[in-house]
Amino acid sequence: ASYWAPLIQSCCTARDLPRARHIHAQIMLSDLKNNRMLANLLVEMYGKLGSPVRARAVFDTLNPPNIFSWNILVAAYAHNGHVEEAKRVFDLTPHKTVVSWTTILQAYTRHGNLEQAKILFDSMPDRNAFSWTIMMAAYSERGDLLNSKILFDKMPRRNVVAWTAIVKVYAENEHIPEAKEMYDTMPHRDMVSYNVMLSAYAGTGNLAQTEDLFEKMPEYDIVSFNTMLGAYVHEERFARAKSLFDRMLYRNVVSWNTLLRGFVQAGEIEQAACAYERMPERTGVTFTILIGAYALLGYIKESEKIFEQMPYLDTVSCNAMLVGFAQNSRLEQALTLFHSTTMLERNTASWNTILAALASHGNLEATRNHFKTMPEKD
RNA sequence: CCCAAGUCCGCUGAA
Repeated sequence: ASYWAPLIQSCCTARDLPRARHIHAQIMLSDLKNNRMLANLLVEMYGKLGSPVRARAVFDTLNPPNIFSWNILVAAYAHNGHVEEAKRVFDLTPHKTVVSWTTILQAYTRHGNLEQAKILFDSMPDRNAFSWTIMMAAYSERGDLLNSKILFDKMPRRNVVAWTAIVKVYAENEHIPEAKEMYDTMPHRDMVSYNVMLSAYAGTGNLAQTEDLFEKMPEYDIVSFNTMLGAYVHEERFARAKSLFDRMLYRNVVSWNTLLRGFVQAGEIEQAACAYERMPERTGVTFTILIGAYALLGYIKESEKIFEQMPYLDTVSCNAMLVGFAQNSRLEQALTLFHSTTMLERNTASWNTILAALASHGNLEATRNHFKTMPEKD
């Protein structure tokens, strides 16, 4: 089991579904095929890799599933946006723990509505630090600083995560002085807290202040450097960004994406293309940046080429492609992509993009029809 | 021994 576990985890980080299935098959051939812990890991793995059906199939082989199995299955459905199904499984879960409750709470805050989450939160038999922090973050995301702070004040035993969350809450609602005050007040800080405060400053555009904090930080990790790199890019200090990137001892795909973004913003499209080729790893973000960059310059063919190179499609990249088509007067292609099965999901941004494209094309009737069919409007 | 919370990069729209 200790041999297989890390292999399963690595599939999750690499987003490698084929290898995941291969490992799964290998386990089934071994004498560990009835090992429940490994099965739980497989359920988790399939959930994270976007395959709740396979997650469910593994779950169904368990006799009996334990509480971990149930919780993992709920998370698997929630992670893929199947909140209803997650709730169904949650309701069937015997001997629910506080983890079961926080998992479904998270499902609601992420995909459902906050009202339902609040009802759930209030009716939970137990609440721990996780539950409180999830609710705080949910309010903050909606811009409800007040309720977020009320929860923080009511929270019984605030840990470093809760303190960091409240710093972030103030920061994302543009209350930087209050964020700093909380940061200074918190009884104990860790790597994440430093990075949150750094990111708060980076978002203000005050480079001097950001650099000052960066220099005073007791320790650094790759996120700290990426944040600083992003601050330079954001402020269009491309030379500094490039020089920091070159000096970084460790880089990950976020560092590369940030650099790529820097080249694009600087108008250095060939440098961007060069970085794209040299990157050791790419994510959906990578493709989205380049698709948008080429489209904006009118190189829609290049955008399409990049789009076709994507190993798996995500909604945001598809949206970028939609925008690209729209920008380049290719309404037909935008509509084709939008309605095609290659686009697995459509979010509000997808619908809005098409709506705007139709409207600017002057097609009032089609715009109206599209508007009427939109599942949700903002 | 396996499950849930806070940090860095991407899409539409508002400013």
